[in-house]
Parts: sequence; structure tokens; C-alpha cells
Amino acid sequence: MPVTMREVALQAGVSIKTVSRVVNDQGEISDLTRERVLIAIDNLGYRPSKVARALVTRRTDTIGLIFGDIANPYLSEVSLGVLDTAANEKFEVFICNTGGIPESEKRALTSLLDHNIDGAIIFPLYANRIWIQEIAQPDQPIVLMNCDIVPRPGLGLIATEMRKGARLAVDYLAKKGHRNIGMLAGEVAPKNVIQRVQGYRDGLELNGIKYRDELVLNVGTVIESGKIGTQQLLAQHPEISALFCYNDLIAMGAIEACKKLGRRVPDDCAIVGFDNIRFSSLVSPAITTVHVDKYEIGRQASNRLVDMLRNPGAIYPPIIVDVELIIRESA
Amino acid sequence: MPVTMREVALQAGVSIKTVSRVVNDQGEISDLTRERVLIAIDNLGYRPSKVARALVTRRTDTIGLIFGDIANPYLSEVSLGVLDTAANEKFEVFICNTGGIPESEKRALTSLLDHNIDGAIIFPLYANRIWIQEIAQPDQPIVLMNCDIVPRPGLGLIATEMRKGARLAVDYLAKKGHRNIGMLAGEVAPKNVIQRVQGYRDGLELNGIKYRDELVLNVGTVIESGKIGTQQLLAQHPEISALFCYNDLIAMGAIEACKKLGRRVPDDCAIVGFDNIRFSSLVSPAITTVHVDKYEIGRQASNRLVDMLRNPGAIYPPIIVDVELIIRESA
DNA sequence: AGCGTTGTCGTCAGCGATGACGTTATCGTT
DNA sequence: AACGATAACGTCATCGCTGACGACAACGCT
Repeated sequence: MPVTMREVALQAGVSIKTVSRVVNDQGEISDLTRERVLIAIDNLGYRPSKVARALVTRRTDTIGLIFGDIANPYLSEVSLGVLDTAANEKFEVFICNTGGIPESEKRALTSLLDHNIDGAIIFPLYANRIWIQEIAQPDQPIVLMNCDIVPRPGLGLIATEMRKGARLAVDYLAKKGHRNIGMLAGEVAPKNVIQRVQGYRDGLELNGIKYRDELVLNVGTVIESGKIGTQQLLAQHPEISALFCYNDLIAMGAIEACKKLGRRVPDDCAIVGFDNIRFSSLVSPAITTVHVDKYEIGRQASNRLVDMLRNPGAIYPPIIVDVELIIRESA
Repeated sequence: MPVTMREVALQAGVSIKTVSRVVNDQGEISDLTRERVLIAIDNLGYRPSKVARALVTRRTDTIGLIFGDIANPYLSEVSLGVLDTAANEKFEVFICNTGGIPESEKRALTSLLDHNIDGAIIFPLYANRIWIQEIAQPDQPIVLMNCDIVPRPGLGLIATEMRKGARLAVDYLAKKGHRNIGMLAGEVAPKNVIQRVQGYRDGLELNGIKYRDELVLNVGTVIESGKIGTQQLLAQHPEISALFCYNDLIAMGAIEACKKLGRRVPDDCAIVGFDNIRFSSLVSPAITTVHVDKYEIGRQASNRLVDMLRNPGAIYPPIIVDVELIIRESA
């Protein structure tokens, strides 16, 4: 049903190949012929099929972006960085949301790749090198964010100083006199969670506080998880006077829970978040948190991917983005 | 470089067509042959090329979702509804972000369609029937959200009672005694803005208040726009005692601005938002707003698109989603 | 024995485009 | 006048896969 090159060629009275040349601006074409073809294209409303083209060129000028939760403002901001940069470089971006399901993370990459996208940026929850290599061809570069996989050709890395950030936060709480510091830690498996827990331990150790496993609770990563997690943790360990949260959403949930429990924040329970999403300065109390330059992470990831696309085979060192503690009202 | 059917066929000692039959589970195949093919597929790590398949079948089991701002929680929640429902129906979803650029809205749909996606859901800012028909073939169904285009085969509609919502909000403010009610109204052109302005006028009229054009300010749709818009509007019209905002993000900006200007909310300036995003109950003061069931909108849109896909040529009536005023602290 | 049926495959063309290479006319050069 | 270079096209095979159709053996039935 769609208009094909054949029809354009017919109407313009030239060969299909000539139409292709005009469309792709390649080879030598006389002005007259070009004009005729252009008119035919316009008349018929012809649009080249990217699918057919992709079949032979193996390029689509489209990249994929895969992450776990579109409703997470942290990821939105990262995405903004990716999108702006990609648009500048004339790449289309297709976004896939995995909903945090490991299975789905794999499916998303597969699907994108099977659609012949040129490369992908993944904010992995469960991705590991093994299955990425299984799915992606060496000439399909992948950039991983917040992940400690060793770089190799076709694999790019953008990491955040998450461990340091967690240490800064916990150290701050400890210096304020808190000795019983709980942590609401997101899921169990993902590397970014593990790193933040590591930083939490670093912070405790730095202040001579013994790490207690039972003060770390793995909940989800959304507001509700923070709410439920806080209720649970404070019920089991009322001695907790401060909470370090995996992210600001959890911190918001924690604040809600404290309000409900009659615990004043920060006096009865100090709360520190992570990411510094836009909303964390607006809630009450404003959240003390670890700032991450999310847009920059996206920008770097996108740039790196484009570099890899233009420069196949090259191997790039990881990019590491720094963090900073922002003190507000909640701790 | 990727493994093709040919290689699988070679290794299994059968024809390409037979491999195709196994992969697609069609036709009669003996168990023995199927087994051999399956083993070859597994050995070689073969994955069918969706591109090649799409070229001939014109189906990819993938739909597109197009909207303006991935960082807008309203859209995230709608997306969640779309994604869950589509996943249930075994459709992959590719999301495109237009950044609110009219040009880009067109490009996104074109790109998706040229990749042979089966259909698309658009949260249009500038889309109109003309160019949608120009771009989409009749057999590529499109569902439009919050848009007043007349339904026709291939075009589905999900609308929200936006005008009513705005009326409810403004009526509430007027009944509280406010006579100088300003509006921060997002962009100029989009239909959803126009409808909310209409509702704003309805609300005024209902209470015998004259509409004044200069009290309506077109700003952007993000927090910063609300901040700037409020400063500007209150500077020019200090008599304003209440602000109706196009969405909750703007309302948040308005609250920030009021704090900065030393205006107490709601005493010195009442503020009502729209959408009831999750964060609006968390900020301080909690935002009085018009509740919209965002997830449901996404769910309905996705369902409708799937229906249209399975039922080509049918014509569906628009779905209209109701709204509700939620009273909190800001007004 | 002859014939239709059914189960299992294979052949061939074509989806819409592009890359590699071939062809033709024209022109300048020695 | 003969020849190579160049501009401006055209031909053909191919990308990986599927639909339409055909082939052939085994089987049952009259």
C-alpha cells in the first residue's frame, strides 16, 4: 500500500536506482533528472522504507534506550540528556521500559536489535556482559550506565561515584551523632544497589559503627516502597534515628511514613536520599540528598555511543561522574 | 554477520522454508525435522530478523508511543498504563519523546512508521488529522489522547473531561470568594490547553466574573515555567488572589515563587493545579488539584489500539475519562 | 490396480531498497 | 582520427524472510 521507489521511478521516467541516488544524495545526477524525480516524489508522497534500507545497509540512524522505570524522575532526567545529544547528532531514539523485570530487560534489547537499531544505551538492572554479548553483535555498540563491567570493544561505560555518595551521606549522619542508621536499599541484585550499600558500610566504618545486617532492608525503588519499608524497619528497630535511602523516591515514602507514625523529621528520624531529583527540594521537609548530575550522565552516554558508532572497534575507558552531598532540611 | 536462516537450514539439512515453518510454528512438520531444526537454531544462536520479516509481512508486533516530555510525571503514569496493557497483549512498545517541538512530533511518527511498527499512540501537542493521514497509512491505526479530532477508521480517541475539570477548579476558587483569578496556561496552541482555558472561562462565567485576557499567561509546562510565570503575573497584577494552573508542575513552580515573594499559600494566594500527579500531595502546601486517572487513560488507549489492530476498518467512538476535584492545602 | 487424501517437505518470486559494476554519450587531447 | 576520462545513468544480485504453489511418498479405499 505505501508508495515505493518503483512507482516514483515510473512516474519520473527513470530507473529505480536513479531515484535511490536522488533520495540519498549520492552519485552524479543532472539537475533536470533530479528535478523530475523530486517532483514525482512529492506528487506521490513517497517516503523511503527504513526497513528495506536497513535490510541492506544495516544502519537505521536509530539508537535504543533501555531502563527500568519511566516514572522514576532520575531516569527521566538521564533520558533528557540522552535525547538532546542524540538529536543533535541526528539520531532517532527509541525508548524501552522494562518495568524492572529481568526477563524484559533482555527482551527489550533483543527487540531493539532485531529492529536493526545501530546501538543502545542501557541502564541495567540485571544485564551482565555474558548476555549482552550473546544478544549484541560486536558491531552493535552498547553503552552501560552505572555498571562495573570491564570495558571492551563494543561496550562503553558511564559510572557514578555511588559508593562515595553513600559514604558521604552516612558519614554526615554519623557526624551528627546518629549511631543507629538504617538503610532502605531498593532491590537486592542490581550493582547500583550493592555499591550504595558498600558506601553505607564505608560510612559506618569511618565512624567506628558496627554494620548490622538487619538494619538494611531491601524494598522496591518507588515512593510506596519507602513508605512500607520505613514502617517495617522502624517497627522492628525503634532505636533507629536516621535512615539512608537508596533514592529520593524512597526518602519521600520514608517521610510520609514518619508523618504517619508521628515521628518528626529530622528530629525524631533524620532522612537522607540519593539522586537529588527535582522534587526533593519541594517536599516538606526538603530532602537532604546526594546530588548526581543526571543530565550529564545521559549526555555522556549518548556521546560515547555516537563515538563508538563512528569509530568501530575502538576501546574506551569508563567515564566516571562525581557526586556531592546537598544538605537541606530532612537531615 | 548475524546468523541467518540459510545457515540454520544448512546445518539442519533442510530447506530455508522449513526453518521458517519451525520458527513460526506453522504448517506440518515432522517431530524429527522440527527437533533437528531447533537444535541447529540453538547451536548457532539464531534469531529471526524482524526487519526482514517486517518487509514481507508488514507486521512487527510493536507499537509506538509518542509524547512531549518524558520528565512530566503525568505522561509517565499514562505510559505505565500503556506499557502494562501492551505487554499483556504481547506487543513491544517503542517510546519517542518529542521535546514539545512540533517538527519533532511529525518526525517521531514518521520514523516509527518507517520502522514498520503496527500502530501508534500519540499524546499530541500539535498533531492534526491532516498530517496524521499524510503520514500514516489507513492500515496503521493511531490512537490520539486528549484531542478533539473526529473519529474515523484508523483513528482512535481517548479524551479527558478537561474543560469540566478546569471549570470545577475555578468554580471552587470563586465560591471561596476569589474574584481575581489568574491562570498559568502552558503553551498557546495545543488543544488541551485551549480546553482548560475554556473551562476556566466557564468557571468564571458561572460565578459572574468577567474574563480578563491579561490574567491568562501562556508559559511552558514545567516547574520553572510556573515559577517565572507567577512572578510575572503577580508583578503585573498584584490584585490576583488565586491562581489556576494548567498542571501540577506549574503549580509547584507557583508555590516556589510565592514563597520567594513572601506570599503565603493559600492565604495570600490560593493555588490549584491539574492532573494530580503523585508528588502534588507531598509538596508543601499539598496541592489542591483536579484528579485524572492517568494510568486508566493509558490502559484504554492501549486497549483501543490493540482492538483496532485486530479489527481493521472498524470505527470506534471516543472514550471519555472523567475527572474529580481533590481539595488539599493550597486552596 | 487406480485414485484421492494427507502429511512433509521444496521451489520460486518478491517485499523495498542499495552496492558493485556496466553502459552510453560527450568531450578534450595528442 | 583514435583514445581515455568523465558525467549520467541503467542492470543485476542481494539483504533475510515469507506466501503461494508444487512435488512426492505413504496410505486408505473402492
